Amino acid sequence: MKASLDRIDLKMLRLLQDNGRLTNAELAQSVAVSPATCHRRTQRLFDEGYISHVRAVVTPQKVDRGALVMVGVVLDRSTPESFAEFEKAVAKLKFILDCHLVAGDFDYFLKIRVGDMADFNRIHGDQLIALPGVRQTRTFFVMKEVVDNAPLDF
Amino acid sequence: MKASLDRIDLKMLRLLQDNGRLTNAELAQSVAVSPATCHRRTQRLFDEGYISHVRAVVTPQKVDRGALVMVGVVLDRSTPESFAEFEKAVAKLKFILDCHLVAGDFDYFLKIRVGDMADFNRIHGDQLIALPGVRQTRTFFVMKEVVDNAPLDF
DNA sequence: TCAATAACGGAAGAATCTTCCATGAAGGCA
DNA sequence: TGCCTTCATGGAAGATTCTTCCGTTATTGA
Repeated sequence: MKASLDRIDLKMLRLLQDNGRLTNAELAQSVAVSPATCHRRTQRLFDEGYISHVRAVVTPQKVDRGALVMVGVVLDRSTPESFAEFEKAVAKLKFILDCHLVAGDFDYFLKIRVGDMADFNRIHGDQLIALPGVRQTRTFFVMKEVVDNAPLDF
Repeated sequence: MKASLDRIDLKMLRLLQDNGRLTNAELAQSVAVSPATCHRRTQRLFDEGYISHVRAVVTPQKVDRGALVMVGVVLDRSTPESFAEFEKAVAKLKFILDCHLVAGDFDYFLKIRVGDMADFNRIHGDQLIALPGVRQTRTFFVMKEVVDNAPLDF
């Protein structure tokens, strides 16, 4: 699965992860191949799914999404139907950045971005506890973002 | 802070968040301004920090980082020095994608990517519980990634 | 050793970037 | 109102880059 990536591919992935705006010419020079070869390799990294997409990272504070909250969720029943219904509803809530089914004291962990605490409290009452099958939630307000969405180390 | 973004800027931000590889010409056409104006506006979005960076999103499974784990951490002491020391050490561990100081039953929440469970168990024993000031950790293995790092909704 | 396959770099037309400049709109002030 | 300053816009053009074709080189396997 990943044996098809040589040193050059890996270096390209790391460089593009750090700076997705690198031009093909710059990238080619950085990994010491011709622009033509670099172009071909980059195309392959996209075509074969090594790079799923390229995203401009918007600064949350600049668009009034400066508050981060982690929420643990416990459902009423642990049936596949209950899980499916919950997940389907979660996908529609755009303020939920992460939603993961976990093993442990919670069923799901959510990572949520909103404008401020007041925003969250309203959303919590209106939309979170209203999600299908939710028995209880536990909220962890983030007081300091030490590391957020660090690049993948590989 | 954000009042200086008009409709066009917001649309550009959303388009670039969805596809950071959009050419200036394409972006210009999508928001119905000239390439020159679009170029200037894009530059401003970067210069003034609305876009912090552009990242190629690497598929974790393709580079042997298919296992996701959430970890709650409790420190021995809740002193500023203890927090600072912990955070400094965390920043050096590249497999930690998120590290957030939270209010609640834990001091910190970590989001970690590794190859598999065996990988995590080794890392947990070697590096996590060895972090300065750690009293206890609670591990939540992610069994299903429902939503991971969704784009910001604004 | 030799053939077959795959990957490479050079080259060139097409497209894009980037900047300069002139034009037109918006806001402040007498 | 009339004028001036300030600012954002689009056209234009040289420089750069992209993208693909093609001949050559390296690697693999019999």
